[in-house]
Amino acid sequence: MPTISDVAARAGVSTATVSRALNGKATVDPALAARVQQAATELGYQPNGPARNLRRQEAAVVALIISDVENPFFTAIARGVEDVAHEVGYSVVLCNSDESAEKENRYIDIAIQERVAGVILSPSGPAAGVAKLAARGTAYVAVDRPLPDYASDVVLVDTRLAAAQATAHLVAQGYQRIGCLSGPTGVRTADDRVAGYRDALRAAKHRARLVRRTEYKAAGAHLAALDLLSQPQPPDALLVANNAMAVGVLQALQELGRRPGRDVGVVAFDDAPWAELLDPPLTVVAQPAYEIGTEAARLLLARIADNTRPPTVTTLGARLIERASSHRSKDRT
Amino acid sequence: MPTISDVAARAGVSTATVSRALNGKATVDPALAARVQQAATELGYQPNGPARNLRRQEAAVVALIISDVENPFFTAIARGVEDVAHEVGYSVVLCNSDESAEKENRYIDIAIQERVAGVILSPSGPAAGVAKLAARGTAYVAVDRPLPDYASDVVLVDTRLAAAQATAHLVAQGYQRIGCLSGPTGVRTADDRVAGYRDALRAAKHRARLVRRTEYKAAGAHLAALDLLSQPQPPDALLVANNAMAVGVLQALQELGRRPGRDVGVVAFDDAPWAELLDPPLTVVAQPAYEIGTEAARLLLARIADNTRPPTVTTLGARLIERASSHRSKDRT
DNA sequence: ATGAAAGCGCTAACAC
DNA sequence: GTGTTAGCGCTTTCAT
Repeated sequence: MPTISDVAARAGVSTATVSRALNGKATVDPALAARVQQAATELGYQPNGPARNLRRQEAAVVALIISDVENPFFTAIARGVEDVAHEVGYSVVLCNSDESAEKENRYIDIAIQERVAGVILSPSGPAAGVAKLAARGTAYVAVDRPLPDYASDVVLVDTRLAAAQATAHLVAQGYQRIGCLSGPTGVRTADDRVAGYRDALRAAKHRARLVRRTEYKAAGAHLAALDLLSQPQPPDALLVANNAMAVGVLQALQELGRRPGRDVGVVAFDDAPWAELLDPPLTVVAQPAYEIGTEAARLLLARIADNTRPPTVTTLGARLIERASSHRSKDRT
Repeated sequence: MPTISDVAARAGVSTATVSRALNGKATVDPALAARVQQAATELGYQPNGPARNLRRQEAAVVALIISDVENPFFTAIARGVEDVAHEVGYSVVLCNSDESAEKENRYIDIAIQERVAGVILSPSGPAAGVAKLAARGTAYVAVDRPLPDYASDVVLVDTRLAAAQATAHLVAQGYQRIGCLSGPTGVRTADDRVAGYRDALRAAKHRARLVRRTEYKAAGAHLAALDLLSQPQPPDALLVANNAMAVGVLQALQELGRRPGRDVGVVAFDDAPWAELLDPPLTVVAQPAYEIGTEAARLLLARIADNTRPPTVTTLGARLIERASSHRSKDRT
């Protein structure tokens, strides 16, 4: 494996000049720079990253710790982060915390050890590891959920409002007993979606409060939906707090022979390519995932450049996409 | 940020002893080891990764370069890789090449620069960058697609056979004009799926060969399906080569008012949670993605340990899951 | 069993 | 504009 000295020898210059030339410093003679470039190419020289990072005390890498790689919402965020980071020469490493605080902490430790320039994370719970980042002055930005105990840059969706609007939509469609299936208590987005749901029912003077909380997974939502729908007075519509849960709910409906829209109105968070393919197509609350990623990356870069700037909270809006699964009247014959 | 010297000073020992103690070498006095541990904890010491990697000439990291983070097939592979790698103390960094040879090469360069222990990749095309890995003796394993010009460990699915079985299933259901929508020419999995399709039609003495090739994306498949279905003699069944394409095809069917199963039989590669929710549910060829990941990781670890072992080709089977989208007779009334 | 010291490859003062 | 050189923090001989 050739080193910078090999390149220097070959080009007949010092290692310092090689370093300067390869890093595009303006202070080097164009002729020499060209000779260096050529020598490097001929040798197939690849700079030694660890050596460079050791010397610079920082790697041009940002870590992105998300709670579920298999959730399209988070992968869309990842693409947004990548696109912005790559533009300015940073690499992105994706880490999957799997909604486990332990894995999350482990990845934070690794990020610190590798001296990454910054961390973007969707915190699963208290995120104790963040204290270490703060203590070391490593830049970090939270996405999707705020960090309970730390003032930090954070990019959120106004999910309470979005939930309220979705619920109001169900009310407007004439559904009478609207239920809500949301994620774990304590997870901010899950709590907010329930709060928005209640806001809308209160405003509409509806009495029923049919809430079930489970993991943000299909399996839990499936059971909870079966439970809710087999009550003496079952809901005639459901607000479902994420995409994975929607799968579980729709399965339950299928098993019970209830048709979305006509029998039970359904609105779910997060749009997906398959939502339109269902019969009837699924009404969703589309979150601007890609934009969350780009915005988070921009905030992170700003904080890497200047860690003294005051923390910012960016709140993006969501968009209700009405499809037939929540169109009670139309689908009634 | 405390260094190993700070820990050494605090524990009253040399840096060598700290290093040995923290790396669990047997040759240190238990009492000293405990003192070192405590000093490290008190200081919140985190080893400097770049320094360690520089010294060791290798990082305990494997890079996983996949062609589409948003494709559930690849994220399932990622989970498999992670689970095996973490067991033995390796970290996994996920890189998204986006089916672009250029990004793939860029990530390979980064992997080399960072001196990762090994690389797992799903090659997009010729994968010129792999030559550099080979030249440097960095371990690598291909998944899903073989590397055309390099003998290497590779984990594949017998996708030609799977395509043939899926096509034979459509034949058995009584479909007469079976079409095929596959990925780009030159991408091995896409070619194999077409080959398997032809195998089955030949065996069944069918004459029609209705093949369209597009990107492995919904948009391309959508157009191709519209084209195919508006031919004078349109197909009465379709074999679709991946999940994303299936979305495009089903959209096209919807727009044309053709119902899967009854009007046009459909089988698609890759199972997805939503496949059962469609009406009718989608028949799929389920690939063992998670197992591809675990197997690839195991092969990579073996090769990191011993780069002289002969290259292995591991071929896993796929499983046809019959649902109503390919049940012509049953769905006919 | 422990310590002293060399050196991994690079960058950035500093000197010229 | 270019070269010399120190040193980033760690692991690992080599002594003892």
